[in-house]
Amino acid sequence: MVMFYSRMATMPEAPQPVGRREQNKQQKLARIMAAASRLFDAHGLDDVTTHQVAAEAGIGSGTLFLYARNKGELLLLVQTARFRTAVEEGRAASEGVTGTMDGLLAIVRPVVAFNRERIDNGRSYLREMLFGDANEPHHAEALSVVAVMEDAIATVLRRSERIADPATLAENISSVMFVTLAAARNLALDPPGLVDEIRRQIAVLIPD
Amino acid sequence: MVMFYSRMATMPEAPQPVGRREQNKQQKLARIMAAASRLFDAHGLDDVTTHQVAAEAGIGSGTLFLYARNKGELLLLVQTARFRTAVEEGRAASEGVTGTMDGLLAIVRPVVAFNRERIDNGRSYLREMLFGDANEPHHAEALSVVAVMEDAIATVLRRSERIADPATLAENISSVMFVTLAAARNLALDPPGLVDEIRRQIAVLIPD
DNA sequence: TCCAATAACTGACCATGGTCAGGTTTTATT
DNA sequence: AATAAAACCTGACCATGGTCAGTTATTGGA
Repeated sequence: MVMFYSRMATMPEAPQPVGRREQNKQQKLARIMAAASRLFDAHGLDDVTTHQVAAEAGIGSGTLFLYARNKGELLLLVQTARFRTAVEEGRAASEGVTGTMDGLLAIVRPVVAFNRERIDNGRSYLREMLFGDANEPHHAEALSVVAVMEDAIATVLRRSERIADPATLAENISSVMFVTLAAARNLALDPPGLVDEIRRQIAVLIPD
Repeated sequence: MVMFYSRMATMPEAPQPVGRREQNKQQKLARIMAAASRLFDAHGLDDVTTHQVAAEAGIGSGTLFLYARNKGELLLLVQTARFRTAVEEGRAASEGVTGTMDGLLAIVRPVVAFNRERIDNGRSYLREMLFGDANEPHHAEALSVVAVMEDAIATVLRRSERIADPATLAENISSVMFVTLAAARNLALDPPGLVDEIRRQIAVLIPD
């Protein structure tokens, strides 16, 4: 009873055609993201079990895998929002700066900072982007942010009329960033050191 | 008994200061490599268990991990010999060819061919090189082959006096190769297609 | 309001990579 | 040859990521 009224009453809270089912799913997803974020940040991907994440999110251990097909996808789910923020921050900063290299570094800096918030999680994130399953949704979303980053880089490159193919060169610079951040040889570098290393690599690619 | 004679008798077979212990270890290593090679080639890394490899090598399952600290190291152990052969083949071919791009592609082609013998194992190999433990011996050896490859690339680049920093540009090209071979977006490309893709990327880096 | 049909959830269970306490073989010394 | 020390090997065992048959919740229709 009062079914009708209660439906009417809940409607305003959810303007879209959102039933109980959809609501529950969204809440669960939110709890999963919060739990995974907190635990990964606190202890690192490798020291957190999927069962722990499920427990902290208040769901069954199997349910977790309905929201992320595997542990790597879970990391992508959690980190891509921050990656997007970093890219957006870089893109904005690059607009307020003249000079090709300075524009590029404005983009590089926040991305490096994001990736090194926790070096282990950052490298795992790169690993999942490069080697994860491209058919999974969170992987696809991460790649779409990479595309945005490459667009921002290309936009900076287009300011110089001496660069023949900005889009391809942007892919190139993106590759250099990936490998530099992933490479074991750079494990000991701090963010400024990494930015310097990336600068050194791309200095050879752009006219001065 | 006859201990003394049997020692004398086995000495000629092993000219170096090689005791029983060292001999046993070398034989075991050889059996492990043969077993892992065969199984990985036949079924792919993911469909072969470490226990299967140990069984086929005729050793206990724990013994395997005295020769390779984990499954990734085992793959590196097995594949790096082939990688080295590919790089050497490319280096040699690049010497018999004029033109910067042609010289580079002479190196790229056998490396791509090696990496795509089995696409799953090839990508796993790249993954281990980028994200494996740099303190492990097989990982270090793989990286040393990368260094040889970059040297060969730099040697080709040095033929053109218009290239300012061949060594750095070689690192660059190496990064592009890594990412192009790893990227999910290129999964469907066959070796010639991959070489074309790499050519497209590096065309932007070298003077024509 | 009731009833299928469907979607979502659950946790016992499994396969596998990796560990380690205990056992065996080799070496060095006498 | 005997012994102790060192190196090496072994497989039972463990932790964990991931699966799936069975259960519960939601929805739409009558």
